[in-house]
Amino acid sequence: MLETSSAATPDTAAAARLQREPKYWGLKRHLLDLLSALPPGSPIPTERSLAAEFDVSRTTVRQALAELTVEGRLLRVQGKGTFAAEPKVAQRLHLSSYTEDMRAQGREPSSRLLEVSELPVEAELARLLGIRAGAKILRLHRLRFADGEPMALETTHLPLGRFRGLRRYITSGGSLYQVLRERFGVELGHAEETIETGLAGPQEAELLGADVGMPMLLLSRHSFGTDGRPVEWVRSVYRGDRYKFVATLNRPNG
Amino acid sequence: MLETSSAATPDTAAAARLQREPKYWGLKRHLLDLLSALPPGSPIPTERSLAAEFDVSRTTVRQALAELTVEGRLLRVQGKGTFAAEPKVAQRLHLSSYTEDMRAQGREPSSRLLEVSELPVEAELARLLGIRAGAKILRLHRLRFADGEPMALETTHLPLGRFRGLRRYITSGGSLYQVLRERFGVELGHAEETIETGLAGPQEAELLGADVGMPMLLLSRHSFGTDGRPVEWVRSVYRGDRYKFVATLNRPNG
DNA sequence: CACTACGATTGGTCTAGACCTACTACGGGA
DNA sequence: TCCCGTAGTAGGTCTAGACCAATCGTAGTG
Repeated sequence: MLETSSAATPDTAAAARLQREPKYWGLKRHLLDLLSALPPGSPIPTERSLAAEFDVSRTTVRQALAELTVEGRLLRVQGKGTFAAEPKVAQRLHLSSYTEDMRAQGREPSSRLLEVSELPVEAELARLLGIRAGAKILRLHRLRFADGEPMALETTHLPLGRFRGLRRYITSGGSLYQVLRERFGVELGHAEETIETGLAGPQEAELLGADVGMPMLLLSRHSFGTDGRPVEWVRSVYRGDRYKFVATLNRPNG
Repeated sequence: MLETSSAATPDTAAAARLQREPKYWGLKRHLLDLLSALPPGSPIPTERSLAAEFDVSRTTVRQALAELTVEGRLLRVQGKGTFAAEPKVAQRLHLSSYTEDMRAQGREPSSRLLEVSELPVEAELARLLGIRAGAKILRLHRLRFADGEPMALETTHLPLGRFRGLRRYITSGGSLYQVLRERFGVELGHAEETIETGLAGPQEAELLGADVGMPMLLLSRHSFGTDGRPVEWVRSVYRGDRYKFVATLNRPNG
């Protein structure tokens, strides 16, 4: 059926790259394309017809469909069919970075550094960061994307006293947590997060491609190192129509 | 191999019930047992050896392993093996409960039972509760207060098949979880919660003393027993202007 | 007209293989 | 000693079927 060893084609490298891609990836891409043009609830082709159309086995189709279902893009109902799901992004409530989070969900993360500034800290934030009022902090404004779509606006505050020279290592696409770990030996211990609602202001709406007054999810994160000292205080604004936060708990609460 | 039509055995019903359970469920249960006694990082048997041991195909083994991986219980590394996952941060996450939260803020929590009804379940909810569509469920509507002020509207769904007579034990101020534990021997294991935004509809606005269209926080809780079977699915609507969720996270682990 | 029975169609489970790719350990050569 | 190839073994992808279970429309029956 498919030759796997005959290297007769001229664009061997390209061919190899393509061959290395599992068939169900291509199927997933095709389905994602389809989904992007489909309103939620629309039925998508049946497993058997997809298998026939792409000339693959039903098992392979099911692998693509299973992953899309886990990712929250599809809703499957036995006896009825498979349907486009409400397109909400789920983010685990944990301490891994945005970058790691998105990758884990099979989405391509990126971020744009909007602003880096060093400025004196104000009273409340000084308390949160465990430094004296007026000490310098580094403030980062970042816009977070998933698959190229703007998802969140993030403002991070770090005490500069502990992280001298940090500004030099800040890159537009890089992981802040990785820099802290590798350059400053800081491992994150615990954090306290709060989640609340808010409405988009003109600035958030503009940057996130939303409308003013649209509901937003506001996430605050106060992170501490393994030594218990404060490391950062972050305020993030997520599009309320695209995000939901997911938490897995040991025990439910009463 | 397996008879599917000969109804000669006396315990036909029991046999039918057992036959209805997919093989990979049993495999999952076995692996969960195994995992509960295994420190994180421990290797578990290979796919091929599990397939041989349980006399199933490797595909069936892989289905069990895939689900456990999605659920964060396993870590799979090609060429190395499959291992008990580090307890995920999300699994150690503790969202403070309504009661705890209110007490911590020096406010007095209370709740009012608005409605108790038994009704047939619809498709999606049936899936979540692990029962067949059309089976009966018990639905509870409760209004939660803090210092007498309405804060949240909570709708709980439970499968009646497992909890026959549950309705009799429901009291306005009592703890549902206590009833489940003492009358039905059900201990709650884990739960998955999601938090997202929404807008108040007429009914929510009326009950919560808010205006239609006001931003709300929507909390869904999907709780499972220690045996892994679904116990309840709860949808709560919190006033976005008066409530925020607090989560304490312990230890990162990308 | 209401109900039931059935069949078509859908996704769900499962088999018994095949081959590919990634990791590891071991052994041989420079 | 160090490097590298290679074989064994792990999980990853894939096939071409089979039968089961849920759904729904429709035809037949009371």
